[in-house]
Amino acid sequence: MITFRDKVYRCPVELTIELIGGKWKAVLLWELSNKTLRFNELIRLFPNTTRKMLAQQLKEMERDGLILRQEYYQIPPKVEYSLTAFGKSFMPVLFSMNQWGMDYMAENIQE
Amino acid sequence: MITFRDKVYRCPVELTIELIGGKWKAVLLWELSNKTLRFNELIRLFPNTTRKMLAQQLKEMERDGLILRQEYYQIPPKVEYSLTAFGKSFMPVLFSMNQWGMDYMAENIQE
DNA sequence: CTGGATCCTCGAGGATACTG
DNA sequence: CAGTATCCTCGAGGATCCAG
Repeated sequence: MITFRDKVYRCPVELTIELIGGKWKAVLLWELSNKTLRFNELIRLFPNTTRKMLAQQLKEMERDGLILRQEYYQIPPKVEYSLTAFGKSFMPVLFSMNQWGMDYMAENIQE
Repeated sequence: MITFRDKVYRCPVELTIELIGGKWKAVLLWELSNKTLRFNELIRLFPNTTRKMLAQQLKEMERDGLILRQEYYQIPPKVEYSLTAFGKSFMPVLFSMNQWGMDYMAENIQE
């Protein structure tokens, strides 16, 4: 049992799930893994989600120190999203999650 | 874009999150990582959840091939849950998620 | 272009009681 | 002991419109 920010966790895994388990967060990290993207580019990458949801999840991930939001004060506005050093530190985990997901599909392709 | 079981995934990570992203799934895997547990033992380990939810998540994980449900036909009933080989193959990922969660806490302990 | 504000849906998750 | 059956809550996620 660990207490962190007034919340009790059974193990650090629970916290990790909370940080990256949101509906689009892991995939957002995936898309940002090797590039910087603007808000509208992300919108186009996720045609099945809404601006609100994307903005919300990006905001949470920024608050949690996973991504960096860089705003250019110009007209028209321009905002770029990229990974922080800590966000990048999640990449190995993400890659192993990716590999495991691929293994799962490979093993269950015939069903 | 990958289609698997009539659902479209952006990347295998999305599938992985679906398989282990449920509220208790990752922690269930964690608890079962090195031991076999009976239903009531799991109930006692999760005082903040209900039989229904635990049974539901266990059922899904059994369906997804992550855990093994072994029923002993006796009175009183006895059911043991353990990890399948495929469930065990997720352990390295889980450990890295655990380590990363610990790192996160360590870096943010002063806030 | 990058969001915020508002209102709404819907299903994950919970409370409680019952059963083989 | 190991669950189901029912009913219900509540908030994540969505639709839509507005704003700097």
